[in-house]
Amino acid sequence: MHESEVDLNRLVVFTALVEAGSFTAAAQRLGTTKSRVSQQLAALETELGVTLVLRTTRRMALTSAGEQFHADSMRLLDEARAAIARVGAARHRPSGLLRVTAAGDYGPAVIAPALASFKHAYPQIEIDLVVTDRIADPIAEHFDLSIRIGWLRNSSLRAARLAAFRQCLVAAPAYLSERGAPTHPRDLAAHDWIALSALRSPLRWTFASQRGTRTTVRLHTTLQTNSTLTVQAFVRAGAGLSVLPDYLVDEDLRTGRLVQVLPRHRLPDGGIFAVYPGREPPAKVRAFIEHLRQHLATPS
Amino acid sequence: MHESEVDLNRLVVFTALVEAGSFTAAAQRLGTTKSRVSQQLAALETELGVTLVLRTTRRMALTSAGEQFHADSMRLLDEARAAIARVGAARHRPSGLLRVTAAGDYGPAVIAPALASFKHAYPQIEIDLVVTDRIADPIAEHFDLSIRIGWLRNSSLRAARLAAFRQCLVAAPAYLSERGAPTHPRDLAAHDWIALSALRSPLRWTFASQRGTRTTVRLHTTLQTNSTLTVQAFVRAGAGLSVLPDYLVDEDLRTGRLVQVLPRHRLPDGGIFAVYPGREPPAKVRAFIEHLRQHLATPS
DNA sequence: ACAGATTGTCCAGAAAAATTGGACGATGAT
DNA sequence: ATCATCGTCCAATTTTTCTGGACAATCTGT
Repeated sequence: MHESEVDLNRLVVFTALVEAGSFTAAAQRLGTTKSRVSQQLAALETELGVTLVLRTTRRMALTSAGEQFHADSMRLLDEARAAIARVGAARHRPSGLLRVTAAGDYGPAVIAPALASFKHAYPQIEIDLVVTDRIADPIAEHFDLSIRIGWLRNSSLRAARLAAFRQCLVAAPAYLSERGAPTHPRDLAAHDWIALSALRSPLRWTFASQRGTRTTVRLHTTLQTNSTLTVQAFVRAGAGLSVLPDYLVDEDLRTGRLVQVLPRHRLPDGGIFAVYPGREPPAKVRAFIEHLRQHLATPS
Repeated sequence: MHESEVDLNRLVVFTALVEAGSFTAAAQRLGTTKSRVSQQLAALETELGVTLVLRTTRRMALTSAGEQFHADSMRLLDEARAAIARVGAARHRPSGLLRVTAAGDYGPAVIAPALASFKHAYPQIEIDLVVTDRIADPIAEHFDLSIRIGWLRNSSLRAARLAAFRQCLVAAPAYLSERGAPTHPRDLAAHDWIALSALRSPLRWTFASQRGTRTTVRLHTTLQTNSTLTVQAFVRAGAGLSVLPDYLVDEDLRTGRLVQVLPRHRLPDGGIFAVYPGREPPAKVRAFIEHLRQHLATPS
């Protein structure tokens, strides 16, 4: 003890002593020595400045102060145990509010359905999904989980890798029939490129051939936007070529609304990460990360 | 910590941290180092198995578990402080029930009036005076105070000496005029002695002359009783001589109902003690002892 | 973008506290 | 009276806590 206060841990010994009725019995019940019981009680009495227990070697009785303090101690310890149990429950049973943030494209497309089935599995959980392209500070804004796409920058936050995504060079069939399909990355420079300004370098792309040969091309843009969904809308409308993640274009490719360009070349895969603060996230976070993993692993 | 429980003292640091808003500020407020705050919190989180505070070097925020636990901690500490204050009040302010035991003669004659004026000075105190000649175990029977007359035997109880009393050899005037007044202790053997069987040796008395010469006499008894008041009744009735304490005979001597015998010889003084259990008695006990001292010092 | 200041954490040594086990005096049962 | 049992005390040991500085991460002001 640094402060001149009362050491609350001694209440455990005090109540055990009162209930056991003797120092020896209390020691046995606590699995310790009668020395300790005696000294703990003596220290408590000194700290309180009051005698709690009158004792001879043969008999013991509470003073009236002791009587009162025993009742208070019992109540206090019960409440402490209840508070500890309450807080410990969050460790095992997912509950409470789960605040998630995700980017404007990925949130509605992927996180929303995953959250819907998560809510179905854990009905007592409340969910708040904030869709924003701004990279929020999870601590300042109380986010339990932040879903991030691409490549993480270093930070004190922890991250779990959920899945990878492919980057697909796509165009509308109408565009290709009008402008012709490129057959090599270097052909791209002649095409209309739709740029996503949110990227670090929206106009530099490095393609890898099946043999592993890398080609870096610089594109010139006619259409630029900060929104991935808008890129998609432009591409669908035949305004040009661009790169879009698989989770956005899978359906368009299946239905033929979009066509993959240069299918024999690949772009580097990106990661999908769940970023969370703290070293041991609460059960609700762990459960949702696990749920997301399975959701992403299952082909829709 | 021996038991695998939570160290409740850490709650003080935790609540200070939450209120201060940062580790550095909390350390300052507690008059300690940020190291300690950090380690105490880390230990608390480990013990609880839950993260309470999310922190970067620049910002901190409570988790929902932390939010809840903080509310609980505040309430808990408030209640603990209240309980400590309540119990500490007994140290300074006399209150509650004062249980006193005293012997059958001294209780009514001296303690009762003293308690009456004590009650007047501290009206909120409740009083229970048990008059009995049995030497009670104050712990087993919850006596705060036991007034004992004479000479104490060794015990684990504490004792405060309140006053001394003289032992007076007395007789009724009628007895003396019938049997003659003794002029020296050795004359006593020829007289009728009224014995108090409660004494250790009711028939051996050692007198001291004014010059300091001691004379021990053995008496033979015709009347014996275990009650001092009965001794007094016998003496008043002229049944013989006996020794009685000053507090019983003072009035009789003043009114002439009894007469002091061998006034130039003295018997050893006895003590009047307040015996109480515990090393630091509560305020009510200390206050009454002080009150009794003054009461006894003031000639009635 | 870059230095400077500030934050929380970590670490090892130092300090403080708790614990242990046995001796002791007091107490009650036989 | 003798014996067993009780709570306390004491010193040595063990455990825990605290301290102070180094460190990386982060924000601020330029």
